[in-house]
This record gives sequence, structure tokens and C-alpha cells, in this order.
Amino acid sequence: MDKPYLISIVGPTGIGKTSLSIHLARAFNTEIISADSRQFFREMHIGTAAPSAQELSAAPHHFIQHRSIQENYSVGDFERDALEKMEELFQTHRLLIMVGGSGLYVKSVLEGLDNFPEVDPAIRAALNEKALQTGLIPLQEQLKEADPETFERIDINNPHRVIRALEICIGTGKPYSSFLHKGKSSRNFEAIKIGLIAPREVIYDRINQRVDLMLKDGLLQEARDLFPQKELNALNTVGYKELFEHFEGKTSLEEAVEEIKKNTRRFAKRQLTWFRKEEDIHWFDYTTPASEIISFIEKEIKKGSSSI
RNA sequence: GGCAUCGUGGCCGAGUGGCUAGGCAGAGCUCUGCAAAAGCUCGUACAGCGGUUCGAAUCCGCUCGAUGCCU
Repeated sequence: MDKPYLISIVGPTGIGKTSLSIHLARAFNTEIISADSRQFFREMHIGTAAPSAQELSAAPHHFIQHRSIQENYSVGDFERDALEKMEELFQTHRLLIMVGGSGLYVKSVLEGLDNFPEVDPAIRAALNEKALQTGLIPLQEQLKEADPETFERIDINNPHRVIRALEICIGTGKPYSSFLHKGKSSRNFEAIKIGLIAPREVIYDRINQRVDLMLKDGLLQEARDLFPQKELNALNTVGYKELFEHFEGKTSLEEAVEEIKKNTRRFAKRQLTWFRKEEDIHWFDYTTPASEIISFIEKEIKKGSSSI
């Protein structure tokens, strides 16, 4: 029996992924899985450019605003939930759409993450605290002791990486590296990867305009409402953190807005770096009509089924 | 027209004869549970021309440009 298809749509922020995904979902009469690490959170709507009510009603969406910023929702959680949901949807659809600009989240669904045991969040909290107190060096030394292999392999200057490896070592009593290298997971679907791209100036232009639009739509108020919870990880997000600085009196509103634009541009640049290295993405210019991409997908599917 | 001050990489900015400041912006990159996060790498520029000197962004002259003051 033929495997069902997952159409994965990627690209930098603001390039038009949402709109394309809806066109595709309607054309193939199917549903959309979102792989956007910030649109999960229902408290963050304007600043994450989550699909509008109208867009949501144009096609069924999953993993949009289904969580609260109070929850810690990790890539691992997402991989598990997304696969489960897809399993269910594949019962009635032979093709699904996945859209999202969060590289790691997309990768988790397409290729799978190794299984790591859950560890007590208190361990990470303690490590974060220690990093703050003593700096990173003692933690690096601790990792070198506990898991020399990982110490050699990871970016030792990156606190997140050092702490993640350490929390696994401490929480499980086994080296982080001992959980790795099972390779890509087998998946019961065939992925077709679509990338949207535009000249850098166009991407940046669209970002700048979109930020202004967000402000007009009430981003300031949304951020103000969230300000008391600014310590939550979900709120360490472009569009919010800069406004928090402003609320604290550290920057003017104008400066904060410029920072949002700048940080969004940088984010888009990192997304480009991430997706550039992926080899089997079919890239389309952002002006390509959806109909053209639809017929491309149909051709790919035909190709796939005839070669089996 | 005269006098004065100044002219450093996209921007800001230190440097007064030899030892490629620094910051910002930008670019490139890394990536297995904080990922819209976090981290790494990258710029020989001294307005132009000529001179002094072993050696000049630094000293001298001229030219151009900017700013200020004066008539």
C-alpha cells in the first residue's frame, strides 16, 4: 500500500507560508499541521502572526494556539503530539500539510529525535542558576567529566547546549551521548518539502511592514497584558521582549519597534541558514501562484506512485 | 574673500611616527526537548596628490570637501 504524503512548507518568517498552506489544504481537501514554536501559545496572537479567525476557518488547523504560555512545551512534546495527530488524520486523508518556520520542530517530525528520558525540571533550573552564579566554566568542566564525548562534540560556549547535556547526565546517571545516534526515524509517510524564498531585500521589506501592521493591530496592548509574565520562556520572543524593555523604561517605543524589526530580520536570516542546508527542499519564489505549486505536488505524487 | 577647526571601513568612534582599537549595522555559520532560543566566525579603513623618513592614519605642502566665525 502506498504511503500517505506530508507536504512540508518552510521558509523565512513573513514570506507567505500561511496563505500557501491554506490554498494547498483547500485544493487537496485536507488539514494543516502547524510547526511554529510560537503560534502554539494562545496568549500570543498578534506578535506571532498566527492565522486569523478567517484563515483558521478556511481550513482545519492543528497546533495553533492549543497551549498556554504557562506550560513548557518542548520539541519532544511536539514531535509526539504531531505524529499522533497525523496518524489519526491519515486514517481519512492521504495527504496532509505541515507549515512552519521552526527548523528544529520541522526536523523532529520529518526525521525524528532520539528518545531521551524525562528529567526533573528542577535539574535544569539548578544548572541555570549555577551558570548565573559561577559562569559557564565549572559546568563545562562538569560535562567534560560526565560525558567527554559530548564535551568534544558540542559548542561548549553555548550555555543551552552545555546545560541540556548536563541535565541528561545528571537526571539519568548516564552520559548524554549514550542516547544518541539511532539515526533517522522511519516514518509511515512520504515527505514532499516545499520552500518559499524571496530576495533578501524583499524579505526584509515585508518584515518591516508586517511589524508596523502588528502595532496597528494592537501588539502593544497584547504585550502589555503579558508583561507581568515576562519571565516565561514562551515570552522570550521577538516582538514581545523588546516591548518589555520599553515598558521597563529602558528604551523608547520607537527604539523598541526598531529592535523588533531588526531581530525579526535576524531571525529570518537564521531560518534561511537552517533551511539552506536541507537538500531535498523544492524552492519556489514567493510570487509563484499556488496553482503552480499544487500541480507540482500532483506531479511529484504521480512520480512517486509510478516508481513504486 | 579672510581666518579657524576638521575629514578614519555602511554608521559611530579611539588612535599624534612603527605593535592591523572597539562598538553598531551587515554577512556567513552551528544546531537532537529553552529553538522567534543560544552560540561561533568575518572588516587592514584612514579624502586626494606630492614630500620628509628606514618607516606616516599620525609630520610638511598643495588640492578637494565639511563646519564655524569674520568682512
